[in-house]
Amino acid sequence: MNSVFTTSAEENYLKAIFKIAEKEPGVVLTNALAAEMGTSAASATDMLKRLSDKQLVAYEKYRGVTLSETGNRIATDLIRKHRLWEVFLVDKLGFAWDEVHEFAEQLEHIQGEHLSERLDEFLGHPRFDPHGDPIPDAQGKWMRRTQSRLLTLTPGQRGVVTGVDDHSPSFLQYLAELGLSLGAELALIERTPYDQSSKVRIGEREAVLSEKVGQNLFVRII
Amino acid sequence: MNSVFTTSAEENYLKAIFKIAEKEPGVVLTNALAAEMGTSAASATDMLKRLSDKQLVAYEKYRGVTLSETGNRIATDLIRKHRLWEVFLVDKLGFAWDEVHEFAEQLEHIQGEHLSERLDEFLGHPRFDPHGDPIPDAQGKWMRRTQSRLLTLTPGQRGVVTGVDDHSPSFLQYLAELGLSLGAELALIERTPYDQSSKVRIGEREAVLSEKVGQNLFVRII
DNA sequence: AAATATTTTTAGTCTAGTCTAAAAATAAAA
DNA sequence: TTTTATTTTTAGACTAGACTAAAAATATTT
Ligand SMILES: [Mn+2]
Ligand SMILES: [Mn+2]
Ligand SMILES: [Mn+2]
Ligand SMILES: [Mn+2]
Repeated sequence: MNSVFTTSAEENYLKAIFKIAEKEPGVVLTNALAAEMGTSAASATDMLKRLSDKQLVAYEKYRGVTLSETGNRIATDLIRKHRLWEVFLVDKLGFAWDEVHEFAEQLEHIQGEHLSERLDEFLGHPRFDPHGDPIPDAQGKWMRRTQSRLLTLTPGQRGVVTGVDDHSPSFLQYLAELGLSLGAELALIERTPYDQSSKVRIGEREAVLSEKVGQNLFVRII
Repeated sequence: MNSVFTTSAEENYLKAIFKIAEKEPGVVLTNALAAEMGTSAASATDMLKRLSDKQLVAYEKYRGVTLSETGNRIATDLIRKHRLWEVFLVDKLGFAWDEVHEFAEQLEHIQGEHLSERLDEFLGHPRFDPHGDPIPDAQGKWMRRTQSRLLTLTPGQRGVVTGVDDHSPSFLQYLAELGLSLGAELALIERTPYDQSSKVRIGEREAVLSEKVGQNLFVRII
């Protein structure tokens, strides 16, 4: 189907470009890409030339880069595989949601026919990964969802945890300790004007969550 | 546990050394290693120096190589992971036994804590892979089994298919078509002295199997 | 024991992917 | 609009892992 051979490094760069453009639509700048990849700007420039030669990106010197149709498809497929593997690791192997990212970062690059289809089927066609992120379908179509940051709730409103905007193990572990896994219900009791912290009820317990948490936690209002 | 960092390439070479020494105990020669890896002898020499620097092999110029304790452990663990993933692909994802090798060749290199333990548990601690090859346990211990080549059976003897000595997709597919999957029963009707071919009964059917098949098919005599 | 054949190593080159330091282009400020 | 700051690219170097061709070591014949 995708006749372009890509190395793991190339795939990771394509995914990084996709993720930056997802948050901040438009062209992606070299420094932003280098930062996302944890490499030097020189290395990013280097890779952009390679990706451009392979027609996976439209790259203009000094101006930035965007994914081509093919590049977009490869990135989408990579994200699909990443998230399917995460579902496997959590649902089938019993890992916690903060333990699976690095594994998936490797597993997403496994090459071969029909693997993602079979995995998808085995997992029961999951539509979201363990962090609440949508899994594009085999055709690369994305599911759109309405979710709100906890910070936007007003006192009295209730919500179901649907996702996170910070995937760091420390944040994920902290949420798990609070009982705030995907699907957990909470109610906003009050918001402190001084520091925007949120006092919430989670089941029987109450907890005070910082502005940072309020910013990084997504809920569906119910 | 294993504090030595190894690249995929290094791991593949270690596994190749292990496999050659398994068939032909003693030191492994450069050319044999290069042949097994499908690389030039120069590349093999190159890698042997690297592995020797890392103390994963005992290498003497012009004399050959053997695995060190650590090298042996890494190779064993790699084979364990390879075979566990093959079980996953066949038992859980529904691939045929001739389709899984290349996937496992990649999956065996996935790095991270507790992955093989969890996978092993999820699969129910399988002791053999889809090709009948034993899966070493988490301590690296091997299970020994008595099996015979079909060629050693005498007319009238019956056997259960337990393994293959040729893992090529074409042989595996041929066996599957014959109904000779793992666990299948057969009975030797007669052996043609002229070309050592075996006339066998497989369930209701009869089939004539070449010497090559007789050589590469393992059975447990019942 | 010499000559010949085979095996293995060395030498030199290549590519992908990284780096640092310097140069060039672009953007912002004076 | 010129100067200064920032961003990006280029230049040059490094490593892992591959190659080919040549040299050296070992094994086999004569
Ligand atoms: Mn990755
Ligand atoms: Mn995720
Ligand atoms: Mn491998
Ligand atoms: Mn196998």
